Amino acid sequence: RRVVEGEGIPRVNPAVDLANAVSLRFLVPVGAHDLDRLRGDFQVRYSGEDDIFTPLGHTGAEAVAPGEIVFADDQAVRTRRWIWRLGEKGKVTENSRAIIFPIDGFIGRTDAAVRQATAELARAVQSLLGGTVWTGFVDRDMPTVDLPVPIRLHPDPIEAVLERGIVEIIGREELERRLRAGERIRIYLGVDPTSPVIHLGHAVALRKLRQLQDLGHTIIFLIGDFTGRIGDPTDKSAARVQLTHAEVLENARTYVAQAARILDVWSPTNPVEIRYNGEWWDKMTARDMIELAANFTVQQMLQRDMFQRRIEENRPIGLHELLYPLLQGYDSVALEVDAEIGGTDQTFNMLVGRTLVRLLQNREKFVITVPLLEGTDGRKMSKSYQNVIGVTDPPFDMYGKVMSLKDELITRYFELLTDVPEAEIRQMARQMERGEVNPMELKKRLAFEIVSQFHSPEDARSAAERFAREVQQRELPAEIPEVPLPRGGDWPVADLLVALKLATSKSDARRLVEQGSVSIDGQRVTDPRAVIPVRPGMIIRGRRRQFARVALPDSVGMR
RNA sequence: GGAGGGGUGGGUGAGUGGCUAAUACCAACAGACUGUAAAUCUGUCGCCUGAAAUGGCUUCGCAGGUUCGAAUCCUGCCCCCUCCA
Repeated sequence: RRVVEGEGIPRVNPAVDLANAVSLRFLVPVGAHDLDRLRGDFQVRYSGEDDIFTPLGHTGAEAVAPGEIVFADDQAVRTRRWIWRLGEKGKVTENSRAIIFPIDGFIGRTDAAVRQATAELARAVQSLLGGTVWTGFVDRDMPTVDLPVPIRLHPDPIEAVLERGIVEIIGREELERRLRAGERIRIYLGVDPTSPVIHLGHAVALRKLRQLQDLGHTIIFLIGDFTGRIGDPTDKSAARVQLTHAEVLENARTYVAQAARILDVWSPTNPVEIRYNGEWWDKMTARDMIELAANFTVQQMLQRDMFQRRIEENRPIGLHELLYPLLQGYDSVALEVDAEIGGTDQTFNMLVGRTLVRLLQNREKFVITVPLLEGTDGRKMSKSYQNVIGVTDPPFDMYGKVMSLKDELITRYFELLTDVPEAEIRQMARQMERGEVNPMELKKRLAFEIVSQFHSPEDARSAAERFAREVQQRELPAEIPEVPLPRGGDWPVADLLVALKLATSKSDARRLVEQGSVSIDGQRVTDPRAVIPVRPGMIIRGRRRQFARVALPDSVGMR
């Protein structure tokens, strides 16, 4: 189009120029994508509901209408409207080393041109750029082609930091430039101590921080003891109940220890800075707050999509909630950081911080967003769904919870929570798709990797063994807690279960018996009226995997 | 200041005089099955009794009242929300 309109084509870099030249000569569209920055397979498909796209030269993603023909990798759409609208993510630069040039056409119309263009481009890349070339051809009858593309198992560490498990980096180019220049940056993660556990969802960002820490950057772990008392409105249908300072501090107490499972908190050379935002907020006056608030308009704050939703649904927005992004944003100023990392749900708050840093300190703050990890059942990880895996969960629990993961989440967990190379993860996905592997086996590996990371490989091994034995083979657990009874003799089952704390009430106990869950020394008890002659050492099962061994006081000495 | 809406079991949320210990969904629990603590199916899901149909007690913001009988009606109180100004 530009050529027809006489604008000529801009020179970009040798690879792109070459693609453009070939495109013009054969009158077929030719694209170019940086393979090292793609995730998974490169494919042509129709767009779906959830697709997003970041146009070339933009930083923000836009939604893609479903049903468009797009090029995409496993993560996001790379080009829209065939290849006419190029994406930012996989764009080719002078640094690109592995490039895929998609050339498209219509069978019977331009397929000959496509083949000619392919040959010409291959020749040019080889002779002019000195590259190695593989070509492939796909159409309806041959929908996939495997190219022997060499995959770099260990891309350079900076790229790994900036690519794997990242949704978006605002200010990416500048950040990358600074990192490559060897600058040491200050980056923080803020957590609100509204719950006593740090879970695998937090771990995604923490792992990213750990990578940066290992590269020598300064990591700040910010505990929002002040903001936690106010309550982030994020994605809460109703305004969150405010916690008392005591509750918040109680939760915060163990946070550092929990974060230490991932970060090298007390590193002798590069320790993590632990901060509390009460440090500055407790000292702020009403005047300070109002001056700060004057930097934004109500309309700007209401931009937040969650507020929009509440307005639409006629649900309340607390004034304090409106102010919340400001509080969180100011943390960036107080900490004098270069960057912040957080889940996508924090994007708005982090951007407010970016604005404040620019306004008050005239610097650029980079914002890195990471995906929100789903809980074991595929829904948002949240206490109320009981689908949370805590970083300090005991090895066996952690292992078991990972095993209860929905199959679709396996690769995502591998990607975000392990160091298993992406090529391998891709292969797993392919194997599962083709039914070549039982997802359970992959999950075992995942569980092993995760437990190893948060505990130790030894713990992981014993958890794996125990899981196979107790859960899969349904054998008795190795350790059964001994529960003392006040007396021996005959006990009605229901009373016995309650006394052993295997049931919460007699009704509960009766139910368990009726439902066939209760057994004594391996003998199932089905009659809720049964009377049990109790002997010490008896093993009673209340509910699945919940056992008690009877102990009696010596004086009673039953036999 | 004005008008209106609402507080129900772990959560969401129905129920406006007896059929309601209270629909439904989620969560939870058990069983079957399985590839796992997945999925699916079935059952359970206030407490105490009874072999069982059943019975008793406690529960629908709080406190009183009306009634043979109240989550449902009345009075007072507490709390929450929306809209208009």
